[in-house]
Amino acid sequence: MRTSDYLLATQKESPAEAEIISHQLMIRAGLVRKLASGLYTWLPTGLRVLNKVAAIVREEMNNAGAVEVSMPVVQPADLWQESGRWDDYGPELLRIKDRHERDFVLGPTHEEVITSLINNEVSSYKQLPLNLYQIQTKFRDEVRPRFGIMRSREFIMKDAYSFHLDMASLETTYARMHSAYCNIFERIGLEYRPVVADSGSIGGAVSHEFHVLADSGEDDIAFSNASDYAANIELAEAICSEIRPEPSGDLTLIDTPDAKTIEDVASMLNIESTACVKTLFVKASEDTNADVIALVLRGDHNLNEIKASKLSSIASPLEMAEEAVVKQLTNAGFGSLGPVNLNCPIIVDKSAAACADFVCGANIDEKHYVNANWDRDVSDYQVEDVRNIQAGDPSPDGVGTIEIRKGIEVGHIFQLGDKYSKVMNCGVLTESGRHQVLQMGCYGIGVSRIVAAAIEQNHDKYGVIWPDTIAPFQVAIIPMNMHKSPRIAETANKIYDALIALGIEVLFDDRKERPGVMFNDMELIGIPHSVIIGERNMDNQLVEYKHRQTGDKSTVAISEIVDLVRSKIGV
RNA sequence: CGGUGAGUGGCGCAGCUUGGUAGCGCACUUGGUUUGGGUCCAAGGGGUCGUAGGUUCAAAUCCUAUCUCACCGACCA
Repeated sequence: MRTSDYLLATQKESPAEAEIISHQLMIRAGLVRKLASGLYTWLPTGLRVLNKVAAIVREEMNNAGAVEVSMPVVQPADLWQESGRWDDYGPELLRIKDRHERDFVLGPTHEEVITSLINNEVSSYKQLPLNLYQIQTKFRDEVRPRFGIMRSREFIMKDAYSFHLDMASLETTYARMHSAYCNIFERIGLEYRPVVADSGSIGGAVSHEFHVLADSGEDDIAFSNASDYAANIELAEAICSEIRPEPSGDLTLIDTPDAKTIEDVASMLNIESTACVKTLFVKASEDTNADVIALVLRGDHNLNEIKASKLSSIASPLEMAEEAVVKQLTNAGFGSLGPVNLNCPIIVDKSAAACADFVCGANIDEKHYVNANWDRDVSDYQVEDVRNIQAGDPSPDGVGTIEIRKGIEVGHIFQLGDKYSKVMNCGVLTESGRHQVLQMGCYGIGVSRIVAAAIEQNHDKYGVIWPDTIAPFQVAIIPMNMHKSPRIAETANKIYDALIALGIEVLFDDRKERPGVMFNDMELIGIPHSVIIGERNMDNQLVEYKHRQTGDKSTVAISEIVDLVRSKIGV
C-alpha cells in the first residue's frame, strides 16, 4: 500500500475527551473516528488491525471445532419475550419498531436467535454436540460509554454457543474453548489471566473471564503470588484464619467529637484502622422481618456488594439505607454507629468477627466504644464473607498471598446449562426416543476491545508498538526526499515490489514529506519493521533497517534487505 | 440516574466578567525555501460561535429553554 493511495489520517493532537492512552493513540494514529457517543468509524489502519484480531479468533475457533455462522443484528421482540429477557434486560437493550409497528431489538447478544435456530434445525442426539460462532456487530446501549473503543455501544464481538445432551459434554467443550481462548491471547501477544468470575444472575453455573492486565482496566483481579489462583474481586473469597483472642478490657464509652470516619477515629485514639470495626446499614430483602440489616466490617476492609446481595436477608441489588431510617433505629447519625445495643439483624464479616477489644460507634452521636467484644457485648449476630479480598490476604486456595491488579475483560465463557433451552423448549430426541432439553455453553470475545487493550499494553511515548501478529502492516518503507532523487525512488520501488511479491504487508510512504514527519507517523502507527532509504547510504548501496519494538537499527546492503526483512518476519 | 464541566473552521484553544460586526496554533490550498527526526517565508480557502426563543440600536458575550458531549460518582457512615 502506498500512502498516496491510502487514508493515513494521523494527527498531532488528540481530542480533549480522550482520557486513556489507547483512546488517544487510536485517534492520533488514525485507527478510528467518533461519530457519536459510543459509536466509531474504523479507518483503514484500524480495520486492518481489527481484521487481524478477528482472523486469529476465527482460526482458533475453527481449530476448537466451532463452526461459523452469521445471525441478524436486528431481532424480533417475540424471541426476547419468549426468553423473558424483553423484561429483564433493561435499557441496555435498544428496542426499535419497524414500519408495521412491530417490535424489534438490536442484538446485544444472540442466545435467543441461536437457540431458536437449533430448535428448528437439530432434532436428534446424533447431531450433538454442536458449537456455532459468529464474529459480528453487537449493540448495547451502555449507561455510560467511555474510553473510546473500550466501552462503546456498538462493537465487534465473537460469540459462540454450544449445545449438548448432558453436562459432561458441555464441560468437555467448555474446557476446549478455555484453551482456545488461551491460544488466542497468547498468539496476539497479550499479558492476560483467566479468572474465576461471578456467575451473575444466571447462578450456579461455571464461568471464567479473560482479562488483559492494564492499569486502565475497570475490573480488579485478585491473584495468588504462588499459585495460578485468579478471581474477579467481586467473587474472590476472603478467608480469615485468625482466631479471636479473649476479651481483655471492659467496654468503655468515650467521646469522639468530629470523628466521622474510621481514619478520624483511629488517628484520634492513635490506633490502627484494623482495631476498629465499621457498621454499614443496607436495605433488607422483602421477606426479612426488618427494614435494614447492619453489616459489620473491620476498619480497613471494604464491603463487597455482590457477596452481600447474595445473602437472602439482604435486598438484591444491594441498596444502602437512608440516614433518616438509620437515625430512627439507632438515634445516631452516620459516623457513630456500631453493633452494640443494636435492634436489627447484624451480619458480621469473618474478619471483623475475629476481632477482640475493638473500637466501634456507640450509636450515640460523637461517641464510640473501646474494648467492645463479640458475644460479651453483642450477642445475636451472623458471620459471613461480605468483604473484598485485598492485597496481602492469604490466597483462598491456601497457597501464597493475594495481589490485586486491574484487568480489562476481553473474554467471558460460561456454562449456561438449560437457562435458555428450557424456557424456549429447545431439545432433541435421545437414543431412547425421549425428548430432552439441551445444555448450553456460551463464549464471548470482545474483538474490538482487544485492539484497545493491546494498545494499553503496548505503547511508548512515540505511539503504538503493535505485537507482530496484529500490526496493520508488517513493514514501512521510508524513502527520504524521493521526489528529488531518482535512485532513491528506484530503490524504494524495487524493495516495495519485492516485499509485496512475497506477500508481505508493506506501507510505502511515498508522500512528499520531510523525513521527520514520516518517521513520526510510522512510529505513531507502530509498524514493527522499517526500511529507511536515504541519499546518505546510497553511494555504498546501503539502506537502513529499524525495529520498532527494540529500537535496534542496522545498515544493510540493498541486495540483502529483502532477505533480512523476511527473516525478521519469519516468512 | 446523581454531580461537575464543556460546546467558537477538521484538531487544540483564546475571546464571554465589562455586549460594538470573530481570532490564534496545528491541519488544508498556492508559490518559494528547506531536506536523516514534526523547516522557514509569503499569499489564500474554510466558522449563521450546539439549537430555539428573549432582552437590546446592537448578542459568541446577558437571560430562558433545550440538545449534545466529556469526566467523576453511584460501597467505606
